[in-house]
This record gives sequence, structure tokens and C-alpha cells, in this order.
Amino acid sequence: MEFSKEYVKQSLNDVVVSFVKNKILAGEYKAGDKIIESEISAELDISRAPVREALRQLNVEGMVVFSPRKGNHVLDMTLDEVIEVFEIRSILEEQILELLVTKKQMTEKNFEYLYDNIKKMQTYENETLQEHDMLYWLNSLDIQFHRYLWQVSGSLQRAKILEGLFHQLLIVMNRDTVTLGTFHEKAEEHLRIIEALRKRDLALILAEFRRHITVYVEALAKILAS
Amino acid sequence: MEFSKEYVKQSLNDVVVSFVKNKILAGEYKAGDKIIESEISAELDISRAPVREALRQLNVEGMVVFSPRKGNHVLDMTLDEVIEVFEIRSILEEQILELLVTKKQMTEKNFEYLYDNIKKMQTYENETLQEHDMLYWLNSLDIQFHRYLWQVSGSLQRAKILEGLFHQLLIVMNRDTVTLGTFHEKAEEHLRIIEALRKRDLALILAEFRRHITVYVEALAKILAS
DNA sequence: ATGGTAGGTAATGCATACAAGCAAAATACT
DNA sequence: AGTATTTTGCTTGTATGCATTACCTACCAT
Repeated sequence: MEFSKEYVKQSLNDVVVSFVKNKILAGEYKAGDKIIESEISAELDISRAPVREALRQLNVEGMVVFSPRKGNHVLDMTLDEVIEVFEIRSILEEQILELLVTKKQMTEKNFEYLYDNIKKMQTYENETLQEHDMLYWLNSLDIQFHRYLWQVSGSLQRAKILEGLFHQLLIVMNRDTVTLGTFHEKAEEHLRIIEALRKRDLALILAEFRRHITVYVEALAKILAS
Repeated sequence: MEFSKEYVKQSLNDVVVSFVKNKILAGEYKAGDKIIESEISAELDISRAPVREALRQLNVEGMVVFSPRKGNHVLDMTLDEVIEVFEIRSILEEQILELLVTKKQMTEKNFEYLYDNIKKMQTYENETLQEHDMLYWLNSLDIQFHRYLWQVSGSLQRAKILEGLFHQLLIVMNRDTVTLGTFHEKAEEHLRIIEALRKRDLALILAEFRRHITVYVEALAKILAS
């Protein structure tokens, strides 16, 4: 992932968007939780104006549900809705993987970034973090892995849509309890996708990706069944 | 399309969103045009607060580009970007058509609505409207046709995404001059899709839909080449 | 003539104050 | 005691004013 070297002052709007997204990654905002404008503005010591704009943005991206004058909430979904989101995410990310084989080929440097990402996820138990921070760290690695592929493909529009869908699924994933156990397998699945990408075997790539997705769906189905 | 009978007071935010979308349909906002908050708030005689929120929403949906402190603009796209949007729109709408064959089958009433929509589009030359109003009327019929299919399929998430993509393409379509001549063919293409849907022949449906899309892409390519 | 600087203008970014609506607690009435 | 009604508080909706920044223009200096 390339970053501009120049310092870009980000608006308070962006600060709030990142703030909320990070809380979702950390499992701090769970499905159905209230999101009160004044609480966020107080916590960040800013006014409600930028908070409102950020929440509107998160609403359009699907993570926040508006209930005018009643109180806004974190998204909650039924299993059917989750499956719909997965279908959309799958097809878009499959198109991206196809692009990475046909048009925008991965460089050696790109592969190095991804191997490094996977390695970090595999060795997470060595870290001495609290469960809460650990969840945030692992989810960050997970989204960085996918986001990197989106970036390299050059498909900004798809990346923008996937950004929202990914967080929607994350909210449901952290619905009740926190399950850290699955990340080892997740790293393994990521590795298989990358090695298929290296072989530039589209059928294999898609097969590995679909397996990756299927594992996720089934985990979510189990969570929502309880 | 079913509407609630109860009167629902819509927020000023929604008013502004509709206002801008309608201007896009009417070809009044063209690619790259400035969108100034204070102008809209003055025209609608409201404050800037709800206008800002609406523009933020339209920004996330892709129709408005923010340039902090420089002045916000209507989207503008290169041909490559247009093609990317089309690829996303195509795959999502194809999934919807598939749903309409496999899961949510169209009722006779649904078909009637669509036939009526097509009929209105075919007979547009009888109307005694200004060119400006005519464009708005025809584009409204066009989006209503597609939106209806999205609604019937029950895929709210896809509908939400497609809503933005559709308007993005419309902006490019009305880029320079207004071309009303193509709507006759468009109505014809819509009709062919519907008749394929009636036969519940998925391969035929997708073939007709892709033809519909291809015609559109080529028209846009011609516009952007000039 | 050219380049740079200062000031004015126009647009968005943010803060604050007040209005409006909904829900639940508190009160009054039967 | 139970039900209707009032009240209060919480949360979002909207308006307004000031702050900040980018651009444009004019002017001065080289």
C-alpha cells in the first residue's frame, strides 16, 4: 500500500468515520447498538456537525441505520440479508481477482506485502495484547489483506463498495462473542489464494476464494442461528 | 410499485437528494458542473445544514465529488471509469434478473406495470413537452423501469448500489448535448427483456440485457470520444 | 515583461443555539 | 388498582454565524 509522503490534513468528518470503523473492527460497536451523535462529539471533543455528516456517510455505506428522532443504530441483519451481502461481495471480489490475472498483474513487491501480512496474522499468539486489542489487530490485518488486492487491481469503484460491505459483515461477525480462534485458518486460506494468484490459474484462484468465503458464511450462519 | 398510504414527512435532507437527482435526470447538472451549497439552500429556501448532509450522501453514492474549500462538483469520468461502472452495474443487474427467474417470480401485475412503462416511453413524441422536460420524463421512465425490477427481486442492497451507479452513468450520458432519439430503441430493448423474462429463459434474458447494456456503452464511448 | 506578494472574495469546515418529535416516567382521574 | 393524560427528558433536525482556506486580482519590485 502506497502512502503520500505529504501530510494531508484530514477533516473531522474523516476522523469520525475512522473512529467508528475502528470501533467496528474492535468489536466495540455491536449489531443494534445505539450510536448517539452527542456521545461521539463529546468523546472526540468536537461539535455535532461533523459527526452528523460522518454518520450520514456510514449510513449510505450500510453500517449505520437512521431512525429519525428515535436514535440511530449500528446495522443489524437477518441471515437472508447477510447472504445477499455475501453474494455481492463475492461477485465483485471475483471480478477483482480476474483483473489481477488478466490486466493488472501482481508484482513481486505486491506478493511480499501480502506474505508479510499473512505472516503477521499467523503469529498472533506471540503477541501480548488484550483480547480486545487482539481482535482489532487481527481484523485490521484481514481487511488490509483484501483492501490491498482491491487497490492493486485499480478498481476504485469496486473498492469503495466493498469497503462498506466488508464492515457490514464484520458487525455481524462480532455480534455476540468474540471468536479469535478462526484467524489461523483464515491466514491459511489467504495464503492459498495468494499462491493460486502466483500461478495465475484463474479457476484455482476463484475456487480458493469461494472456499474462503464459504467458511465465513457458515461461521456467520452459526452465529445468527443461536 | 407499492407506496405507503400514510403521509410520511420527509426530512429536508431527502428533499435535497431528490432535488439534485432530478436535476441530473433533466440534464440540468452536467458532468463537472459546480455544486454550491449556498445556491441550493437559497433556491430551496432552507439552511446549508441539510444541504451539506445531502451532498455528502450524494458523494458516497458517487454523483458528487468533494473538493474541500475549492467548490464541489458533479462527477466526471473517463471512458475507463465508465466501463468499470458498467461492469459492476451489469453483474449486479444480471444477478437480479437471475433472482427474478429462480426465486422471486414476476406476477401478472408486475408485467402490466412494465408494459405500461414501455408504452409510455414509446409514445413520447405525442407529448407536447419542451425538450428539457421531455428528457426528464424519459429518463424517469427509464430508471423507473429498472428500479421496478430491482424492487420486485427484493434485493435491497443491490438496489441501493445500482441507484448510485445508474445516476453516475446518466451524468455522463447528458454530458454535452441531449439526445432524445435513442429512447425508441431503448423501449424496444426493454420490451425484449420483458418478453424473455416472461418465457423464463435465463440465457435469453441475459443475452437481451447484455445487448441493452452494450448499446448504452457504445453510445457513451461515442460521447466521450468527441 | 515577469515574478512574487498582499488583499479581497468565495466557498466549505466547524461550532453553537434552538426547534421538533418520540418515548417513557410521572401524575391524575375513575 | 388500573387507565388515561400530562410532563419531562433524550435525541435528532435545522438555522445561523464565524473560521479557515484556496483562488483571483492588482500592484509592486526586479
